[in-house]
Amino acid sequence: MIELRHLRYLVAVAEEGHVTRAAARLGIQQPPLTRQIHDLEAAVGAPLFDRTPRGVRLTEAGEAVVEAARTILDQAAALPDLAGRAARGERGRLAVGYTSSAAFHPFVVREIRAFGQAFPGVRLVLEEESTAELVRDLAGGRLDAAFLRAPPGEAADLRIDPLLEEPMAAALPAGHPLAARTEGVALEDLAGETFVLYRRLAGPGLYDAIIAACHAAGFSPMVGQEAPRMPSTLSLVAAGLGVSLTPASMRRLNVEGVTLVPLTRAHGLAAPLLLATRPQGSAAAERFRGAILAAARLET
Amino acid sequence: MIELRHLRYLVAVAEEGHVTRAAARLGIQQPPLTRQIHDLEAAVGAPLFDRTPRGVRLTEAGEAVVEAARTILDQAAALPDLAGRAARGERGRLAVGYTSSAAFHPFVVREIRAFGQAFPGVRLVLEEESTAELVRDLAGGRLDAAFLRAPPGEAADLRIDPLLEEPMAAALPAGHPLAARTEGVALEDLAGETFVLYRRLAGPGLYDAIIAACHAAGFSPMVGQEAPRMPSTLSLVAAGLGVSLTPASMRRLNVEGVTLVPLTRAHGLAAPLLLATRPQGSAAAERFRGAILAAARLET
DNA sequence: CGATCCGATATCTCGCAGGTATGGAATGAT
DNA sequence: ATCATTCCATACCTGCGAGATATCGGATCG
Repeated sequence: MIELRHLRYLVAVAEEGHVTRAAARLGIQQPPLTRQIHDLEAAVGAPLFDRTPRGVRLTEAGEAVVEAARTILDQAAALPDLAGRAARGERGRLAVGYTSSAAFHPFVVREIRAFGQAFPGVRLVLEEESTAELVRDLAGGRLDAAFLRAPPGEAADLRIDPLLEEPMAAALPAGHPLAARTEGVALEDLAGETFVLYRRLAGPGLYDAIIAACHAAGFSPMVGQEAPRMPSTLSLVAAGLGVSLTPASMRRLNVEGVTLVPLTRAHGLAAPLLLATRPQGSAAAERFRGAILAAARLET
Repeated sequence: MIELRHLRYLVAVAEEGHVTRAAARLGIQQPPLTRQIHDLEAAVGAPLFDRTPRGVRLTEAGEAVVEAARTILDQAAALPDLAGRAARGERGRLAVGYTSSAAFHPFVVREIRAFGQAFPGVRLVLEEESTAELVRDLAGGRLDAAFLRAPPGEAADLRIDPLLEEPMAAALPAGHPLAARTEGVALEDLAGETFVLYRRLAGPGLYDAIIAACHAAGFSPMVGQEAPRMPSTLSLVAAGLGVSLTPASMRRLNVEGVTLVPLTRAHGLAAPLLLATRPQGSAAAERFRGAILAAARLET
């Protein structure tokens, strides 16, 4: 059976051109080295050296085998490093999901990109899904981490780390009287409006937080249409079906016919950005979580 | 020190998911296998398996290492085949030279190409040189084989194998009275002409053969210009400096202003095609020689 | 709670890598 | 020629470590 020892010896003899000298370099004696070379030649079924009076010289078969042996030895020598990097999560596969509204937050896109550049060995797979789908895929192991806007119910035991609290903005149709108030509107100012909201689905989310904040502001909001995804609420606002409250970063969407105005006096209403991960996730996932949490701490 | 044994055992355990079952498959007992796996984990510096009550499962580091181990083992397993093919001359490097006139012989180009396709593992290096350079490079080991037109002197001990005897043709300037004789001209018809000939250099070549044939035809040729390379003689013919005698395959050159007419009654004059190789050349060279000689035998 | 399964640990042994001694072929100096 | 030198090959011995045997220990399950 061929062993790496044979290949190491072969390379040494090939480089020295002398069995005796190679043996000295390897820290062994010449006879055992001769025997190992013979064993290797028997194993590959062809002589690898021409014996000359002044040493040995590779045959053509020897040339070919030495070349292959070098790459094999290099790969074997790289195994500890490979294992170390895999164990430290610096390589592997990492599936990250996010809700449509998180996709517009500059923090999310910037940090995902930064992680990908810092660890090129990690193959990033990105997925935009609804909150419910994200939670399901995390539990099912199809995702390693997900950016959410609101904590799902106590569903599958996921780690939820709050990252940032983002101010909210009022989304108003272009012609709305309050749309000119670029310095901001108070939540109370929207008391008489019809609200278009992101559909409630998995657990208490932004929906409930908005209702609660309105109550705190002293009115009960009239809810009209509900939209399945955050960006579609803005389309409904543009269509004049009401006003909405969205995270301020949704400004990036730049929907025609919709003006986003900062929400002053929000009565505690803010859009949280959360990271959900599985407990004892993959090493890459742990490393990702660490990087994201650190970046979030820097951000505030 | 990591050995292939460790990798073989690792792959077996990874595939079985059981140390005990893998040991049975490997034909050894479980405790030594456990120890080898531990040794490997120590060598790579990371645990490769998670031990569960029902067996073992690869860690992420284990996944990465197993993948690398598989390719290493495959490469090692391919060594005997690799050595065998290298020894049989089915891979390696083969430098083939040819004189400019041989380059126009369809046999040469066809057989070189056929050899390259039959043995893709052999890297072919082609070189067009003068006969003297070819002989020198063969002797110096820079060439493995060369197609020549005439045997060099008893120079370096090269093996010379005659391949084909090609008829000669008379190269006449376009306006020459004999140029219209498409059925051929006899050597005697050229008795009064001035001859443009390929320069004599290394040993007796085509030059001497032509002189001898003319004498056999009953005249002594008047030699005007001499050219260093076969194709340039045709240029001199086109320039009206005389007529010439060339191998019939030079028709492929299609030089403007030159007509090649078959040489009837050549008095034994013919253009030989020879293969020169070094005795005890590389395995690839031997294989090449064998293929060329076989092809030449089929040809006649 | 015993039965069972499976990896870990402890100890022994024997095969083989490696050591020692010497042979033998080719080259070169005298 | 002959002897010295240089290297690889061969013969035989030794000691380390891969592998065998026996047993332990923890987890799961009827």
